Amino acid sequence: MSSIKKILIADDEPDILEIIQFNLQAEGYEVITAKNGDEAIDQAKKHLPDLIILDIMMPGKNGIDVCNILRMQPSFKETLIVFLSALSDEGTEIRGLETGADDYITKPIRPKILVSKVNALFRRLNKEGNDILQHGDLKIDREKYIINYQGNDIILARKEFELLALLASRPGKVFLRNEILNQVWGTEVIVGDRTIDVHIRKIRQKLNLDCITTVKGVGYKFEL
Amino acid sequence: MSSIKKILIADDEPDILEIIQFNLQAEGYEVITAKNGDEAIDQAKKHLPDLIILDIMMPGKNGIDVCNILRMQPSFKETLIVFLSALSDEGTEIRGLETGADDYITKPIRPKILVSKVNALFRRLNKEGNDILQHGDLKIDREKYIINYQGNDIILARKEFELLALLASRPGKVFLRNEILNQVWGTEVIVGDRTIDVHIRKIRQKLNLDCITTVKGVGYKFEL
DNA sequence: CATGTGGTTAACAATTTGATAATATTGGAA
DNA sequence: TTCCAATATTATCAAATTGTTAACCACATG
Repeated sequence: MSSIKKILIADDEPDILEIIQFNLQAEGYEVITAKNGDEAIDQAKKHLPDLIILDIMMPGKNGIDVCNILRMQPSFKETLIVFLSALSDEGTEIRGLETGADDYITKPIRPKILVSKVNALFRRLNKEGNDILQHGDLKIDREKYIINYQGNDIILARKEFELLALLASRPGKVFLRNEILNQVWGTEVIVGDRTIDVHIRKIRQKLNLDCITTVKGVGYKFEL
Repeated sequence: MSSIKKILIADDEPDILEIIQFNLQAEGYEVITAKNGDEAIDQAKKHLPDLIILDIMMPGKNGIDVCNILRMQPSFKETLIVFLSALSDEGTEIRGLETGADDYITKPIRPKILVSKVNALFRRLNKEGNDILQHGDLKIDREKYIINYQGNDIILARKEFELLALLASRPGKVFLRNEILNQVWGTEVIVGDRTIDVHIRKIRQKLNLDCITTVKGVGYKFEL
């Protein structure tokens, strides 16, 4: 699950957009840009970024509006959101943070620091997903791509592994088919309906262990 | 779940210590203070705070040292750490963040903003928290798509689950048949009159619990 | 170049769900 | 109480969803 992180930047000043984009890309992030609030919302829905950097002062919908709109949708409940603004206006800043943003960066932008903050945010977020997941007799080593069940190593193909690792990252949680597609296949790729099922089947077969439950009409979940 | 959060503040300036302490306590946090790096480490080990705010410039061990030392110990791998400094020295700031801090706040301190940032950090941390509706012995876990009554899991089909979750989202409120149709079936779909009744029946049957009351001529409500 | 693996899809089987029709029952107005 | 409309119940069936298998293609590997 340490795929390349996607970052959406929204700012109406092309210069700033470019500076930030350049620095984050240099750090290995995938960057999407938007010139205003509406574009930001569209791009967010399209690409499902991991982090959204929003300028507060933008024509049309401002950053706080965008944040409010996105936060209302389930897909963006967990997304990192950071505000960006020249205003050292305290009220605005606080309103931004109460809106549900994760940080607030003031202009002028110091690129190195921005990059560091972004890194820090992702570092914190990834604290949840340790490299080795263990549940009962089942060990999932995300680093070595190895499954071990009751002492025996089981080799899964990459997609199978990623799918299992995703489900096991939150035992009990039902992952919607859409969530699975976005996380394992990405938002670009489009695959047929039965693809997920086939992979699930292969995992079940190879593990020979009843740990993936189907929730019909909803998705799949990992348990015990 | 939402126990009181402990925050450790380390700064060699008593005034600052007091200002921050006052504001965070006013927000409902439990605050521990330390006057220098060594004291910070002692207090951290003793109280295991949820968040540590470290001034960078302190006599003896500075903030970054403290952070490094703490981060080496497993107990503090997950602890939130925030730096605090008058330095607008970029290098220091970056080093701080790379050390494994979660944020960096520059002096002069604006108390309201500090409080907001602290809230934002905890909010993010608590995102793991599931959305579970609980009333008496009945738990409705939207994430796991599971109903639990008196310790036993009960499996409902999707429509049944959504219907129950809707009713239970506002106990006591009577939902009109129209409201239910709009929320559970959507405005597009048109289904016959008796469909709702049938689902209600199935829920009552599976739960074996008298929690849905019929209000003749009006709708249904969830109670107890 | 033959072989194997991984990933996807098509085709069909198996299963579950959800809607409806038909019928019984209930609550409350007249 | 009587009667009627609203609701409960039950069985049934069509549609939606998932399971399974085999076939196919791309690609790497020896």
